[in-house]
Amino acid sequence: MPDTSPRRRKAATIHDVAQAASVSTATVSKFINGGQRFTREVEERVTQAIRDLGYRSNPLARGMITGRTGNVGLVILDILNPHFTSLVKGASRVAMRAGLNLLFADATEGQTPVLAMLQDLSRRVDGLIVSARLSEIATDWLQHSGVPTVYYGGQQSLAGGYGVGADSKTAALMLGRYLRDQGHRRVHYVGFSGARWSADRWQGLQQAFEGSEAALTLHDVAAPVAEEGERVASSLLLSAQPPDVVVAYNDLLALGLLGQAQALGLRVPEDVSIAGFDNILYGRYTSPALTTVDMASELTGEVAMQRLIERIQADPDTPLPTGHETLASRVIARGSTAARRMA
Amino acid sequence: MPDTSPRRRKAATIHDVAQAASVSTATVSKFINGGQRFTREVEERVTQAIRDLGYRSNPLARGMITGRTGNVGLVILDILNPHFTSLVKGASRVAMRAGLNLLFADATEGQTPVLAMLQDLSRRVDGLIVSARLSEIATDWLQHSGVPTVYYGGQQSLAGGYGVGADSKTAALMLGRYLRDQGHRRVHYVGFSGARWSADRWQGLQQAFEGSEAALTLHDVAAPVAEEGERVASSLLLSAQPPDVVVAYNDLLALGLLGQAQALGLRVPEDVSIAGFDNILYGRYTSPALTTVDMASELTGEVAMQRLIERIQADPDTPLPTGHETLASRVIARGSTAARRMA
DNA sequence: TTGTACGCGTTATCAT
DNA sequence: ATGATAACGCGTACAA
Repeated sequence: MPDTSPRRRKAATIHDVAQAASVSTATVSKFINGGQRFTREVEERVTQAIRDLGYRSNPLARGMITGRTGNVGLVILDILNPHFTSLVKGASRVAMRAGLNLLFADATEGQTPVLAMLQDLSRRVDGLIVSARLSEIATDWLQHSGVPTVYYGGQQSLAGGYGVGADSKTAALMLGRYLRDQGHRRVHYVGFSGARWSADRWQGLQQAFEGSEAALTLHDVAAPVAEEGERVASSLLLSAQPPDVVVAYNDLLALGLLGQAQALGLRVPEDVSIAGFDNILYGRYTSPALTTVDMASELTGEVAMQRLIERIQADPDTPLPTGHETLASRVIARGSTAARRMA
Repeated sequence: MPDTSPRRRKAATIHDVAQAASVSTATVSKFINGGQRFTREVEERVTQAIRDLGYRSNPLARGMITGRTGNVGLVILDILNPHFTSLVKGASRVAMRAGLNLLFADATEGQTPVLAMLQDLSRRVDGLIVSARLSEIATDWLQHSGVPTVYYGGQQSLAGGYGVGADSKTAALMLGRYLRDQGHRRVHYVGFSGARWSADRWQGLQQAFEGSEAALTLHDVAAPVAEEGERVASSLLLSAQPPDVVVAYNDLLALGLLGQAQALGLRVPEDVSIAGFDNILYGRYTSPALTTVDMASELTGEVAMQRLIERIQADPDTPLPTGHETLASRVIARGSTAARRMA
């Protein structure tokens, strides 16, 4: 079947419109950008010409002179993780409402060094939303470049930067208290040291059990994904001193742990309780459903984008706010955790 | 804490480089674009100047003259659906490898009419990957505009377009045969008429059960999401003639059905079998795990992006291939479906 | 091998 | 109220 589709037609330019309406390009430009009003006569002719020619201004040409691309960049660590997916959703919604396009980059593929990716991206966008988990050379360059940037995740504010996200230590503290009240005493935490705030969650847990007789044990995995949860499950669950609750760095790990625990013949939560962080949608559909902590994934994306837009539109002479905006998290208690007899 | 970060510095231009290296801008341009070779002397000076000034060419200015933006657009219906998330992952990987940036748009937010979104997007990209599920006015405009486009999903080739994806009817036929062999006789299909190929899946199911005594029933939901699965579960499962297997249009619906079935006190698969389409990751972590059909989500994204790149780079004088590229699907049999006694 | 000069489509400045 | 024209930063004929 031969191709009959038209080649990309060279779009009408502002010049074409001006000519068709018998006015100057300046007039058309001003009319479009809404600065001024004109004679009824002129307005009608221009409107007509624009409609006839299907004119839309060239974003590149416009960007060259205005210095605005109309794009914002969003760098995600792993789009397959529902936590980040939700973040994208929130950010996307706000961007769209503001008439901004979303330039999406998945940093999972270590192909390109992140720094090079950021440098490339930064020329194509008005601002950037990136993970607070980026390498220091990357964040340093971002600061130095002066590109409007908002960080999501980790709550320690980078010098001169602005961050948005739920607080990991608080979240872990709340989860820890809940588990402590349930009578858990042998607590294992499966951390992911690749994320700085895994340590915060570990601290929060420890703090929650302070003064109790609980024994806390720390593990570490290579990646915050379900497969890793499955991989470490047996060594963790079948040890001499098995945990009565396993807290995972995130829900994906918890999902893997839960599945493998059951595959190993353990009953959840009777034999072992399991909990995670992020409140991903799919934690509701396991049985038992997964206890987790909602980390405001989607809201993080929304707020980050709002703040970025504010920074982009900010008066160049007034200083930009610095620091971290902490969003509320909350424990979602479900069936994967249950009370223990007090020993 | 006051802001100490630098304002966005005006990046070095090719002019600055030329001046610093005591050559002309043309020399720098040719050097960068690799067309020619120069005197050792000149090459060194230029390289040095580029390094010193941290020069990177302005994509907008370059785009104006080359007609290439270096961006590709990807329009997704609902990024929260893991099927589409995987597609994005695949497309993103290929784009990144090709040095292209991904302009992502979530069409869920019906805020902007899709057509306007496409028109806007099309000026910012070299090509577009969109759902075959778009409205006709949208696809018509795309054809007419001549923007290189690849469709994902539905297998009916749009006139003059190019599509990529697994075949729904074949997939449903395979699943249907598997279920028929298991002895299922009261088959309910929970469709989503919003997607054209939901009908294909229904047809495939029907074909699989042709000549059997099975009774097939068709349902419809308003959206292909888990909540809808939960919503319709009771009326479907507690009817006078309850199904012995429920096939859902996709895994999200199946997940909702599965969860609600169990909440209603039904045992899966003993009382009712449940299956879906897409093979989303989280179907593995329910119990029982979800039977599904792998629809090559990630591969769809990869191939679609490859084909788009080919179309973008194609010689303007040779006709572009038209039609549909069908990817292999396969049944993933898991615990949510089990054999029935032959009646 | 290297440089000059024009044009890409737009907005902004300055006249009129 | 409207128009002429200079940027914006780059690639590329064409000239040298």
